[in-house]
Amino acid sequence: MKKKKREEKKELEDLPNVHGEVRMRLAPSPSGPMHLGQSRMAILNDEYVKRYGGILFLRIEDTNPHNILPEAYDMIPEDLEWLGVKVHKTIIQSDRFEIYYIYARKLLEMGKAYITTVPAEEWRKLKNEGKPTNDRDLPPEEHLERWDKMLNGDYDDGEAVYVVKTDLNHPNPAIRDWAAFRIIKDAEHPRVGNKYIVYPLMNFSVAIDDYELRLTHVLRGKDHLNNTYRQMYIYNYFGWKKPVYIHYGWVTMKDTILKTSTIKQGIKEGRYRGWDDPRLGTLRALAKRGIRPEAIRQYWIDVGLKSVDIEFSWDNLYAYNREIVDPLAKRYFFVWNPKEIEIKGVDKLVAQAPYHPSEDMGYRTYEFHDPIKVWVVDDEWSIIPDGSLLRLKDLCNIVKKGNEGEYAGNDLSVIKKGAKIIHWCPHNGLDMKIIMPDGKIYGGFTEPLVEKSVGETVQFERFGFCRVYKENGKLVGYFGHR
RNA sequence: GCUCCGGUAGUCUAGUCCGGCCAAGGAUAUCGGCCUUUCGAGCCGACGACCCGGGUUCAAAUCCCGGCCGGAGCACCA
Repeated sequence: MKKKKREEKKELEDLPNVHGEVRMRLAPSPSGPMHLGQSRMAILNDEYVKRYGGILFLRIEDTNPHNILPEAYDMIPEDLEWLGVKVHKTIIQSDRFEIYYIYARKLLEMGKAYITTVPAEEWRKLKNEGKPTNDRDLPPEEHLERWDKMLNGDYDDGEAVYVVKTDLNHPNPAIRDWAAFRIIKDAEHPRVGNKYIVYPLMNFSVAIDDYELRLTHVLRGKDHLNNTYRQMYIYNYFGWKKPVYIHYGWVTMKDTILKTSTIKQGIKEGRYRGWDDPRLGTLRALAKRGIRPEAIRQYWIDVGLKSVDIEFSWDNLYAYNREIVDPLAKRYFFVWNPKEIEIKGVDKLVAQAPYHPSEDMGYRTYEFHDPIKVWVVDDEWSIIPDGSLLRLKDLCNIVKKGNEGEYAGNDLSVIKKGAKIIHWCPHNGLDMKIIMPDGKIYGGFTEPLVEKSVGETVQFERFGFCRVYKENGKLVGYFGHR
């Protein structure tokens, strides 16, 4: 009840200029699976398309063959599905080269673009000085001829580049004439092979596709602001109606590993267990740790799309996740750094522990017969003074005597009198290790019944929420958060 | 250097467009209390912010000017 109230309260602001349905897009490049940072644009777009109705396109931007992880073509849709993002239509830019070429030719005919054979470095230098290259203002026929030569493969990598004219005196040097097509002969594209040698650059293909898809609204990071300005030249030259652009702020994620090149390298070198290594900021890693997509969604809704730069807060994300997971997670005991103790003075004990303190999930029951041995956490046990009365939660009270506990009844009122409560694990408990987000590993024992919760997120009492797996026949937990 | 964007508590956010109801609301974190056979959840309380300086005004977080600080872009990456 309470939760609902808050979730309803925090909503995204309305999108400006909505007339009927909206058409929006997600435009990831297939360099790896999706990470937390990218989930923001996916969620926000999805939220708006669901709110107003319309179409959400997934446009895979694979126009740089040097930076493609072939598996990512499948991983991205999987990640989106996990996130609960409803994609209506998927397009892949490498299917659309012919479309880009058509517009490229038109622009040349209009005299709004040129092909320069001036080396990159010199071209850049001239641009910064606001000067044209010696071939910029050649007649369109000449440039069309060069274009055909580019397509025919008459130039080698770097020998010619297709540039969109803007304004060489634009006060912002980032906006002046920008490259739109380059020649790549030295790489094979994972989808189209060697079919093309002239590759569009991001600003060109994006502008064309945004128009072709008749987008109404484009959400993108503030880092794309200058790209938006650049793309506007294309829209203006062709007289196209522009979508509404919204640039949201930069998110810094301290201590979070997101860079695909770093991850790829780490996996290769065996430092990471894979794309879902719990130390990573990929969605796969979060899923592994039992972070729910709804928590991620709520987090980004909470943040909204302001243009302020923000710092990502794991605490806030965990809080949303805890809210979702707490009422669902079964409770178990996990004893790390285990120490064996024997309970004396009783020959039969029955532990009946509820799976959940408030939800009705039933009980787990363990029966013990003399000799009764259990595992406790050594660092907890060792700081308890000899002779103290303490309680083994849901089992019994004992008085500590060295490495043994003298049975002291089952009267709960001792807690009120200040007896410390510790948790334990049956002596026939199962080996388990828990992997923390920083890579640390806790080894110990857990209750045999945890096997029934493989695949679920559970709470190890006084330890935290973990998702449980079975790897090579052994229980492994991935720590989510406290 | 040039161009652009932005600055509300530790973090995120509401309010800023259309100045007063904001001596600034919510979440999270932290601390304390209650409750509880978990150091979880719940309940109660505390802590804590309008970048600075001028100006306009009866009145400014909100409008204007200047400064300071932070960020982004200036790739034949996306």
